[in-house]
Amino acid sequence: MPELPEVETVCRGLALHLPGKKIMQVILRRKDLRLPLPLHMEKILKGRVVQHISRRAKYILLHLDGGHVLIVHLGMSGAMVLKERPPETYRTHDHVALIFKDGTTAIFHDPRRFGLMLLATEKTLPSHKLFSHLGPEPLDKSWGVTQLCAILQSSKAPVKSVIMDQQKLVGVGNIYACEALFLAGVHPTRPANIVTKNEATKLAKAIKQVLNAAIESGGSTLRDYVRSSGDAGYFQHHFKVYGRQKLPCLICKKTILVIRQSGRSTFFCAHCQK
DNA sequence: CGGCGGTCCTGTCAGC
DNA sequence: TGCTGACAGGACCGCC
Repeated sequence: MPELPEVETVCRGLALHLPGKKIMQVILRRKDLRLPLPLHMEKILKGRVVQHISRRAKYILLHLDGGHVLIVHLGMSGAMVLKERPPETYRTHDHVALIFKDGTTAIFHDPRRFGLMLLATEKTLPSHKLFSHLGPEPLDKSWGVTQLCAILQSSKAPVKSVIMDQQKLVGVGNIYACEALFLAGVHPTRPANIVTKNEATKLAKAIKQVLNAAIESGGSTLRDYVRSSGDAGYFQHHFKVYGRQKLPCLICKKTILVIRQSGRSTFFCAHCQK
């Protein structure tokens, strides 16, 4: 899926076009996403005006008038693409379309249906089941080495699993976990609680750096991720370890390895990461 | 309780 | 060419 940078890129695209626009029509082509679409979603959304767009973790939030919030998660394969006009025909896996008064159409497309769309209100959002357990945002000014040290010390799990744990720290998925650990020179299988202060300092910096760089590049496009414009992101060209198994490390030239950790592929350089 | 593995679903690609 | 199995950016749930 889209990790934090991809979701942030989508939000920025939506924020450019949707605020102030009124939803005139809601097309539900398929309701069984990861969770079923809310009952009466159509009725609640129709006539609402988009106030602003925000992001929390990997969730896109469309803030509507009347205090309603449309929550969108892209899962592994989801996209929110904007069109200037409603399309003549929809593609397979275009599950929901929001048609605005000026014709602008936002299409939620998600082949694997791991994504979701839910409704909440500004009041209920913080205590919403999906949101109440989320950890801090790594790009917040208030997040840094102190916060990272605290979560690392509290767990013996592999450091990679810990930085991917959305309860401890949001937004870091498989790609950016691999990349950040490489940048910091930390071996992904190290028990989190034996990572030193010095290494944690590098890792906190690496996490911010790689997420910010990816946002700058419009995210990473591997298979089906696209920005709201429909364009691909470019950060995949900057990967230093992700997907580079058997290729030489860009720093030391030794071979990049791939292992499985909790069912996910981990790419790393055994020489540069200790 | 923490941590891991299985699971949801479809598409794609490598290998036979 | 065609089939089969493995794997893919996430995250919930249940089991140990």
